[in-house]
Amino acid sequence: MVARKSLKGDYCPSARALDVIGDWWSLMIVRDAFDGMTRFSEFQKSLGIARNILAERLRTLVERGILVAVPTAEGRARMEYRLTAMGKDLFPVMVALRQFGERHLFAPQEPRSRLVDRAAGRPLRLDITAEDGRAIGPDEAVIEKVPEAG
Amino acid sequence: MVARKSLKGDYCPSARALDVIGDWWSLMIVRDAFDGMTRFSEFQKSLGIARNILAERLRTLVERGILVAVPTAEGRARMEYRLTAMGKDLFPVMVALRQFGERHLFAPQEPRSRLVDRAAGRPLRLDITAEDGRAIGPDEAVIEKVPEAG
DNA sequence: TGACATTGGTTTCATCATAGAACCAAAAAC
DNA sequence: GTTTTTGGTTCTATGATGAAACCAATGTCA
Repeated sequence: MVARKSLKGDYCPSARALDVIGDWWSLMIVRDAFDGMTRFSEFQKSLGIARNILAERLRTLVERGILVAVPTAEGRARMEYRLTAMGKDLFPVMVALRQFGERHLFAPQEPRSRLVDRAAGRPLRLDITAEDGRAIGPDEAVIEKVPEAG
Repeated sequence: MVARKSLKGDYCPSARALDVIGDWWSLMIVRDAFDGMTRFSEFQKSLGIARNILAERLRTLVERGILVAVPTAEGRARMEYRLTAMGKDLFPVMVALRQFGERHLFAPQEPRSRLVDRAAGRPLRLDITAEDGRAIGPDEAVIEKVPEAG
């Protein structure tokens, strides 16, 4: 078997998430969708992705419930691709990636974009906390096997 | 040019982040590293990845500053791969992916693992907030071009 | 000391996925 | 009614991947 390995059977939630949106283009498409893009040509122009690959990615993102394809009013052949509720739940993933990128992948003086609170125009915070509100870093976190609910 | 497109030049921080850790295996390796794995054979066994690909991925993760390769005490040829500070900053990305996976990619009765607070043994929370503490969803967030400093 | 297994890879090769370009149909613009 | 734009599909060459074989350096055991 030479096919790309699937992580679908894996019991790690991150692995399954990556199986759904973990290829080179899917998350970029989702990013653009968060940014308001809906049309094939918008994605294509924004990403510079090959059109056959874009078509394929849009198809699988729809299949997997991240996007919906709605026929536009204009002609029934045209489609608009919009984030589903499930797709919008990828927001924290996008924010986490952005924060990492902003922190480590830009030179100090380099122009950049950032995600801000629409109301205040101020950068967002992303916090991982325990139930009591303490901030939790990698060393305070443990992966725990949840026993099967009977 | 047929080479896989690089997003390095892109001014979106998420794009750059994906350029560094956005392929099928890198984030899984990082996940295992968060889980305490350090050895080639541990990663290989855990992921079922082809060894040449694992070797290549470890090399580039080291190159990019996500992992460090430290020779083990035993023999100088053996390496231990550990997360750098930069690598540890991927923690929120991992948590966000896990949360998405837990929420959408498991059947209700299915056995699973989850990330908990080591002290309390309780699931973690991931919050995106404005500076004043309000929770921010995708619709309250805007991408803003930061004008060049200087 | 010698035989065998284990670790940590590298090399080779067949196949799959991707990029790029050409092509095409339907609608829209003129 | 001709041209342009949109939204793709098809085709082909090349890069990336998975599997397996190979190898060197240690470690294990008798």
